[in-house]
Amino acid sequence: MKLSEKNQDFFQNVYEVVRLIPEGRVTNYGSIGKYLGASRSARMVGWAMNAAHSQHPPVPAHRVVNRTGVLTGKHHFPTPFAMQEALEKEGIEVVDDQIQNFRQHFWDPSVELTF
DNA sequence: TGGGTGACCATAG
DNA sequence: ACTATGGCCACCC
Repeated sequence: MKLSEKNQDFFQNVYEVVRLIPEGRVTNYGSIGKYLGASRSARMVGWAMNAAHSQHPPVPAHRVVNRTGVLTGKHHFPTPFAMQEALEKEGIEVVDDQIQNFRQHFWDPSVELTF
């Protein structure tokens, strides 16, 4: 009934894409935004992720980092190292909030989800 | 009503 | 190679 409904749809879309990220893989905000539509800037994705913790079912937000492979969103997790621990648990090496071999683990929805 | 901010990215100097 | 700036659009005060 409102514009916010469309926005909510966009938010849900973001969460859905994030849930599609395979274990041991990561992606960045820009790629998600690009996959959903170039008109959506990466900031919107980040803003959507801001509420990811209260979504049902939960969103694997730890698999989303910025384009340089830095865990920019770790401060938004319940505990400071929750994000890093979750990534390491999936076999991703993280040193000083930086994902090692980022390119190797990178997962681009607009490429992997080609249709 | 308007302006500042944000889990960002791309381009230019 | 690094730094600075603009752009993107929704949200909050």
